[in-house]
Amino acid sequence: MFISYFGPLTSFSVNLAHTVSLQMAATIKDIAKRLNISVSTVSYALNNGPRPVPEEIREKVLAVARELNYRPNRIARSLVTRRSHTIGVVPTEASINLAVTPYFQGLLNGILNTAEILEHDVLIYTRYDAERANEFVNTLLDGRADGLILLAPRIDSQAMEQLAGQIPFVVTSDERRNAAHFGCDNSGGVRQAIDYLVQIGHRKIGHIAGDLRISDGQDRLVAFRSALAYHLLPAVESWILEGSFLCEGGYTAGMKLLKQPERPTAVFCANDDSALGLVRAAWECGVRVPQDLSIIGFDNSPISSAVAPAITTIGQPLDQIGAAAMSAVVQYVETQQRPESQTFHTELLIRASTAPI
Amino acid sequence: MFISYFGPLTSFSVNLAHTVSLQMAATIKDIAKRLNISVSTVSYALNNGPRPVPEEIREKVLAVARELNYRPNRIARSLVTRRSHTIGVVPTEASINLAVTPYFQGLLNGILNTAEILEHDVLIYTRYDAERANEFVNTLLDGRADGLILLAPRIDSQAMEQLAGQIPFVVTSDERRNAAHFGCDNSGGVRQAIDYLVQIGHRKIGHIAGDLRISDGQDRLVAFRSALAYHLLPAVESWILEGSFLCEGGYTAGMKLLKQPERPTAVFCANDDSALGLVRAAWECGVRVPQDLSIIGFDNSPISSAVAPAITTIGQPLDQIGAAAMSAVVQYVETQQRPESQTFHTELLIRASTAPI
DNA sequence: ATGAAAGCGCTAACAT
DNA sequence: ATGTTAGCGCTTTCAT
Repeated sequence: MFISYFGPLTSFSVNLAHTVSLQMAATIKDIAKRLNISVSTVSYALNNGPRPVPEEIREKVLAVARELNYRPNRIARSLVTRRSHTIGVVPTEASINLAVTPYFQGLLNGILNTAEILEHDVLIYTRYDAERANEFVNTLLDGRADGLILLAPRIDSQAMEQLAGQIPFVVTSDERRNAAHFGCDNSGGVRQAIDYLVQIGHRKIGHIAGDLRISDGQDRLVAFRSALAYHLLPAVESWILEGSFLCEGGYTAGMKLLKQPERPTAVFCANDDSALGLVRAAWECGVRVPQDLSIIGFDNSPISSAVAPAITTIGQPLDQIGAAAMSAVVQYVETQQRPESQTFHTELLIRASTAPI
Repeated sequence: MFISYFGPLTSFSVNLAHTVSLQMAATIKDIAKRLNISVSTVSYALNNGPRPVPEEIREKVLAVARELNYRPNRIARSLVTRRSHTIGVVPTEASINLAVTPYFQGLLNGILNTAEILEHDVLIYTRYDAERANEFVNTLLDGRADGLILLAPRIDSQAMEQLAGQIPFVVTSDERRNAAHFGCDNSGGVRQAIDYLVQIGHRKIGHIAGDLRISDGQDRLVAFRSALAYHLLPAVESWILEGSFLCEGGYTAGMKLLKQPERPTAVFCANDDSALGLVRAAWECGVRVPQDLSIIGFDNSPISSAVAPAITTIGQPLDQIGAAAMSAVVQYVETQQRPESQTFHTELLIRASTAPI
């Protein structure tokens, strides 16, 4: 169907079935011309201030705007005001399949919920390339976002030094940075896990770590060792394996772990996806969960409570963390005051993947 | 251990140590001044064209840019070029907790993967307000995005008529629109489900529909009726209930369904989350799945294969659909040619929630 | 080859 | 009260 358009200015319709002609959009200049008033009056009328405009004129402006199908160009406005009402979200790295990880999903959910309340939109950056880090930083500073949320940046990332002083930003998880950070109490959470395992009789405890280039991976590993030490338990190095925070990593590490002559009776996994992978490895090795092996995860991802056996886990409130990070960065943009960091409590959720020995 | 928690960010300590002064960013003008050349030369040097610049000068420009910590302002560039290299993603409505729905997650994953390859970023719009639809359309047209992907728009949404001819866009799921659409073959998928149920002996089949304001909800309901008719089976109206595509909706509808004196032996749910809700309702009513009730879902969400019993479902390749939509809209932006719609095949995945009667 | 200048659409300071 | 105009930082045409 051909929709004819009687808009302002040049409308060029080369209408070959599916060839779409984008119309020249009306601007405040067009409105001003039409009413024989100045652009500033139009601007003030449209924005309802800060300069007062007689109601009569204002109404006329609105009417003509409507008639001309006027749409304010926020790009032009941003160039002047230096505000885009957009917050950028920067994933760890442009990991493929980012959006299927529970960590990202949980944070993004909180971020979006809060963005809506705060009347902001959310720009998700892709294209991270460690070899062209400077270009990536350029992208982050190109004016599209007023502030940034860096999701669990890699420990070796230099981006933040370059970002410092250039744009308000906060980070999730990583508390090593000289920036406001939002995450859970990793060491407290890991202690909850190990305390529980010890309490139900486990003495031989292994760990499938996360990606150790990310602070959560490091922190949980360090906390794991501390927790064992606290209970005067030895850390058996062959029972401590690096995973990837992904199911595959948990599976691969799990196969290595379970093929050893002597096995732990319980394994703390750096997150639930790793735990899922370990469950699969256990299944393939004929190791029963939880009778032969207790498994505990981290995150309380939706799937952790759905699987059979349901995974005992350390819950962290990802959506609250995302929401807090979003509120904070918007505050930061508006006040230019760096917000306080926030650390959230974890909770032990005992389910079916762990049992007394 | 002491866990610090600083509550919601209502108040700010004015901590001078944390007061950040954003530096005035360098512009091409600064570079030009410094080298006593014109801004156009700087621009051409930086962009490596289209006008040739002697290598010697180019290097000087790059050196000064580096020295001044120059960051190109894409907002300014966009104002001229009318390209932001950003694609907007428009959720059905600014549903709270959007990011936890498998449909959104699956599509977004494909969208982000493809955005990275195509060197675009993704802007997620929030703030949909049906009562201020015009303002919302303004936002979509404010210049930040070159093109839009509308995720399963509500049937009654007027936004697309307003968007037509103003910006390249594609939609997911909804094939009623005068726009390129990307989705799965709903009627084929539903037929697979019903054919299978009939094949294993079911004759009394109910349906928990999705949100009927969304095309997938409508289409699957219509397809359900057709499929029953094809098999000369009656559609029992009290066994057809509206859900919401959410677990809660499936649960609520399920409770209503299961409390009826006569029950179906099998239920086709509009998506997996609904099916999950129905499973819970069945559990609470003492109805065994699949012995007393067969349940089949739609989507093949990650959780559908993880739960016990694993949900038999009709799989649709959400990430492929998202990827296709992303490719298409970028192509649309670049060529101004409306891309072709694509409909993806579904697949029947037989799992543990269905059994022969 | 390279500089000057005209915008892109808007806001807001400056004039009247 | 309202109009004029100078930018915001950039691209690109037009002049030289």
